[in-house]
Amino acid sequence: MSKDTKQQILDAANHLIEQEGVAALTLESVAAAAGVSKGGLLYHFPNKDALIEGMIAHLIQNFDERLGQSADFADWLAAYVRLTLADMSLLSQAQFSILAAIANNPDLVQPMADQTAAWQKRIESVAKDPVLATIIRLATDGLWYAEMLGIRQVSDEMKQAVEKRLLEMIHDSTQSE
Amino acid sequence: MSKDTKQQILDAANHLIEQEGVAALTLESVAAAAGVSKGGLLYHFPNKDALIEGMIAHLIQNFDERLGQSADFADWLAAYVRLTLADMSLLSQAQFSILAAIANNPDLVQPMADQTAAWQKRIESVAKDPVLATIIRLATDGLWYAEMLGIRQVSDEMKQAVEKRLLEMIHDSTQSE
DNA sequence: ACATATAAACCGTCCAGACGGTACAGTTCC
DNA sequence: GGAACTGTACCGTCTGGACGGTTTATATGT
Repeated sequence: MSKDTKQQILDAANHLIEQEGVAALTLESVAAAAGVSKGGLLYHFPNKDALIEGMIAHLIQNFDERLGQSADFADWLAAYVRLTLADMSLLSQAQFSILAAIANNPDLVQPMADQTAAWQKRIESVAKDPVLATIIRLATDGLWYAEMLGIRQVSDEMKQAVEKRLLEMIHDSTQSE
Repeated sequence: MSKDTKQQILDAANHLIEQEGVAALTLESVAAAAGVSKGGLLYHFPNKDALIEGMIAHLIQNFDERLGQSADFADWLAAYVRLTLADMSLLSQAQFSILAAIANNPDLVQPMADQTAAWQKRIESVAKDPVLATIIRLATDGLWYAEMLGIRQVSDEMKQAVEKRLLEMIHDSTQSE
């Protein structure tokens, strides 16, 4: 029961932000959306920061899990691109946790910053062309961030074309020149 | 005085967010930071949304002004890359207005979304290789967004290498193939 | 089999503080 | 004389969090 409830709360919180903005993320509204009392919510997350911390931890864990640990760098980077762009449109919209963190306590983005730094470190130490690989990652993230911030800028067709091209670039950059 | 005061208020608001996070952006604290009374602040911006609207308008105007209107697409895109990456590290940190918008009223990012869409439209209608040009813009934005969100991920050296490479990519992509 | 004990899971209410915004009478500067 | 403020006092609302109480599952002793 506990595990489910916690998950339910995290999901509810994300949906709330997606639909009504981060300003709507109050303990009471989250509790209501999750079908739990405020007291019950605070039982699982002793305060608001803890809730947001949980949201971000869940986001990172979920993504990293699905990303896997392909030994082959090209495979890994390709998975990164695909997953990020897929997350955007359909799957578990846990991305909004970042917004909650920013709005409430900037320190809470640290885990995300650490994770990003770790990915970047891998890129810089393994890629044949670290600069290009970084650019590929940044472009992917750029699209993801914009979407998260509500800045829809690119048509779906262009999005797909960008994804396709990024994957080609990965392929090219790992061929011998 | 009016023009100066307004500018002072906008600057103060941005500095506040940068240093203490968007949660610290209250009318009273902005007024105090700008050396103005709360009444004085509300004289210029009748409510908080208007203040944030002003911040974003200023950000866009400032950037677009400095971007110029180079007829040559390659020059224009290069200027975009340089300006965005320069803005990040030193100049008028007006970027934080986006955070304020997100935290208070998502509708307020609309002007920024419109502006971005306009840039994207230019890219898609003018560039010889629209997909690559879009990728270049997205990578630039990706770095900018991350920095804004407090996700510092790339060393200064890598940042410079990325900028250099992006400019080369622009050059290559506008050469005949 | 059954009472007892105990901790986890959860409910509902209350409150102090903060915030956005109003009102308005005065003041300074062009 | 009006635009550009200052300063103070105030209101209504919302929110995070504290707290005391209640149900439910689980374990234990007999």
